[in-house]
Amino acid sequence: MRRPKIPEAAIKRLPVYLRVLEEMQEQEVPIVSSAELAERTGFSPEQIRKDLAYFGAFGTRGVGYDTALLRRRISRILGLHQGVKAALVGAGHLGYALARYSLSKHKDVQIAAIFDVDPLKVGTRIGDVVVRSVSELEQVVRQEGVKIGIVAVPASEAQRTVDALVSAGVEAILNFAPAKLKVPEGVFLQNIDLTIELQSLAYYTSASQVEEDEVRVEQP
Amino acid sequence: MRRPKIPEAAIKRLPVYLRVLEEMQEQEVPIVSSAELAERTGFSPEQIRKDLAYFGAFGTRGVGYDTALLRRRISRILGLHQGVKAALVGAGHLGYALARYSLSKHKDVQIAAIFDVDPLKVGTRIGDVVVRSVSELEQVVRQEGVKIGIVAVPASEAQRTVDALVSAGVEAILNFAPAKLKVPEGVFLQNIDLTIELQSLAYYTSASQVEEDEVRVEQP
DNA sequence: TCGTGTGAATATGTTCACAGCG
DNA sequence: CGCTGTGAACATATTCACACGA
Repeated sequence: MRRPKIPEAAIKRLPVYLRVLEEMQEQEVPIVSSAELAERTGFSPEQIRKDLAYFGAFGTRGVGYDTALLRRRISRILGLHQGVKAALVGAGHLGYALARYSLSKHKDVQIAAIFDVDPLKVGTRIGDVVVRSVSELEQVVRQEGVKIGIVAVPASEAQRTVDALVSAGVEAILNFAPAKLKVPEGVFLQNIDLTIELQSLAYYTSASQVEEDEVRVEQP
Repeated sequence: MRRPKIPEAAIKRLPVYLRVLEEMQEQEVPIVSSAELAERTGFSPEQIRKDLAYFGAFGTRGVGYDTALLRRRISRILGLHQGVKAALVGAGHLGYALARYSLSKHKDVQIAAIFDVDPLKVGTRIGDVVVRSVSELEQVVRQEGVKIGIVAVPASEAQRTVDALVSAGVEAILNFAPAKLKVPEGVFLQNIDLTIELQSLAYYTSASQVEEDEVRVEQP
């Protein structure tokens, strides 16, 4: 199987499958069909089959997928099978929320280090991770083998933070700062901008009256 | 101009244009070209022109766009010109971060109410908004004319929260709970799932070795 | 002449329909 | 026979290339 290039959208669905498979494994369901996964995830069965087929044929025709096996496969595809280390930069409200959230759940992506510039925050703990000074960032990230960076600093600090993470060897970055960031080839950057999400949502409400005064004239 | 259906992706770019235009207006740049917007946003000039053209022709050929005018137009398209009210449900760490973030910046999407089930949180303030009991949700949302709901509650409470918001008249929802939610036709739902974002990021690191042991055999 | 506005070409992603195999 | 795996059809989104008008 010459591996086709895999849609980014498909990668985003894998963690959803993983979550559902974990749930089903707890419920001791040994075999699962694409129809059942569709039921639980909200995606279509064809799409699920196609997503899985990108990585090989792990189902049994006429039967379905082995729950435990599929879960392990997806975990491995994502690189979660032996834990990936992430570093959080910025221990403000958002950073704090992210850290609490990630530390309590899933150990598969593990927040291994937290950094902040504020001397008052340095030395405090979030969960059982001690907040360090950003001056230690490069050394710690390199030493701990951190692969993922999470940027939760003000926009004005975002680029320098990204640069430091990249130069310390981080390969993928999740950025929450509302800024256009540059990363070198080979580093994956994902932006989540809460302002954009909120503002674009307004478009779908009745507050947005796009040229409603305009007369629509149809002529063939 | 028979209005074409507008790509969701284009709507997501509008707030970015808005941000850049505000910045340029502060810098008193009266006219802006698609090339300059491209420079500042990271999108391509053609894409920017196409996005703007969906809503009409507000540029001047050979010149560019009037900064202030374009800003007002986009603000109006999004429905932000006279402020849209949002309600936040769930004043945990994430909810708190979102509220602080939204309350400090932009008044265009305004957090008009915050709700939580925890009696210890009810009555406290975030910024100058008092946290209310969720039992008041429907009444307050309806009365205040809230159009947008923000769901930052545990997954187990998410569906009931959405149902309450919808029945109170909310038209668009931003959901942070890791759950598959149902909304009726006509209500727009946007999910942001931080676990998914983090886990899918791992795929783009060297931790993910997708069948690297597999031998690639090419035969025509 | 310059930068907008836009159909046409391309690329990316999803759904359909069915062949293939346990 | 049932459900997976997959090419082909379709839908959506981006990029190209150029006509158009201030």
